Amino acid sequence: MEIQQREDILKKFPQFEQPLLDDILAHSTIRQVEEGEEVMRTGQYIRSTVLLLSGLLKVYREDDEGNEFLMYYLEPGNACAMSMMCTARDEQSQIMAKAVTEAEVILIPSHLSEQWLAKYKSWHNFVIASYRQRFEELLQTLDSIAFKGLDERLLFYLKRHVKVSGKEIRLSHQQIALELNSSREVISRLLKKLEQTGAIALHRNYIEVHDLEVV
Amino acid sequence: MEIQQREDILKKFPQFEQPLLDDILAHSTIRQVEEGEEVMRTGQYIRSTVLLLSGLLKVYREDDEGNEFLMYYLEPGNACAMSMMCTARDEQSQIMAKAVTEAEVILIPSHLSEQWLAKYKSWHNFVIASYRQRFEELLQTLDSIAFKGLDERLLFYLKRHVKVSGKEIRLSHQQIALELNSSREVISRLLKKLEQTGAIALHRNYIEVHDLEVV
DNA sequence: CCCCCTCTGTGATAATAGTCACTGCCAGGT
DNA sequence: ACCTGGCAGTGACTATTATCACAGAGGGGG
Repeated sequence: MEIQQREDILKKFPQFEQPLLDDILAHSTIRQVEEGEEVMRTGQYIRSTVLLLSGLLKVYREDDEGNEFLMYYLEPGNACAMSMMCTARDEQSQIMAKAVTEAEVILIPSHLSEQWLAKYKSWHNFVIASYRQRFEELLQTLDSIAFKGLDERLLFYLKRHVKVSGKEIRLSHQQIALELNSSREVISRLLKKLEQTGAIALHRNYIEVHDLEVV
Repeated sequence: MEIQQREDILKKFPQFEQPLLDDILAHSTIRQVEEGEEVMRTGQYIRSTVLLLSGLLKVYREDDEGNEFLMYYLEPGNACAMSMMCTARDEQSQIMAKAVTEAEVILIPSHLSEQWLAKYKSWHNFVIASYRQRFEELLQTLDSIAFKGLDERLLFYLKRHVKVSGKEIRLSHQQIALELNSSREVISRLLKKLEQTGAIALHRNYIEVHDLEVV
């Protein structure tokens, strides 16, 4: 691998120790992923641990009728916790992961990421921290579905989206409805209400967020 | 610890290697938990990994208004994944765990369960397997909330309950409503419908399950 | 045996969310 | 400039779930 890549990785994963970095550079591959491409599919066998170097991935669940709902986003420096848990045996993925933007992922062969747990303290800590972080995010998602109405869930969704990709949300109402497992009309109406409070402004294929906290 | 306990542990955790077993016996404590007692509370600092030796625990989430919903049950031989993830730093619990029946838990000091990851292969595998299993169960719970109506969620709930404690479900409608974050009247009506199909029979404080698959 | 408390059943009504039908609108391609 | 397809707005209606109000049933304690 190139010098440039070493620096890229170091920048996104500053907590990794030097020899681990060398091991990553020596044995893993970097893959370019196009916008909209599926990085992981439900039922797929997992043979690599996935680290995100650049871009944005969304991790979601899909049922048999094609409904989906968003679990959480992965940002550069994050790892797909699911891909780590499946390392031990050849396990199947329980989730879908799709590139929201063009992205670069590091693919580490499962047997190595497994070995490194014992070999590198920083890797071990990273894996545990990833588990925990994802578990927590999942619990938040669960809370919002279990305890909140759709209006609050939409707010939660928008806030999260702002956090990962800024105040200009380039999504159609239909796409938002899909990720919340709701319907377009309902989302449109709720967005309109938000617009009336001044929290957002609506445009075609794009929502401008002003202030979501005031609501 | 007594010889009896060694055998008890061995029976519930047959996958543990001999030296690990010795370490557990030497350094952990066994605690008796009464029915209804809270083993873990949201916000509590976690200093031990919790293994379940006997009895049944329910793990659930609680919001600020006191609503709750069931995440999953823990049976003998299971571990509380949350208590394992929090070992590294002094982290706070994100969940509630309560004894459904009288139970015995093994408490392993966090720093030891942490060390054992590197020291004992069987422990490491157990921890990873626990993470994975709980994550999967959580995803199932999430699916049922996100994609299913209350009728199917109730069925899912009953099936799960049958799996862990048999076909005589000794719960009031109120308790079920609480765990599904619904209301008593609604649950009563849905149960009545199930009774009419012959899937269950209703009694006071107790539901007799005949066949939940036919529905 | 009776009292009382909890559990259960039920109708009426309200609130939330999903569906249907249709309209106008904007943007890109030709 | 015009067509066309996807996007957004809206009213009417339905379905599901929650809430309220109340009545009866059952069981344990005194």
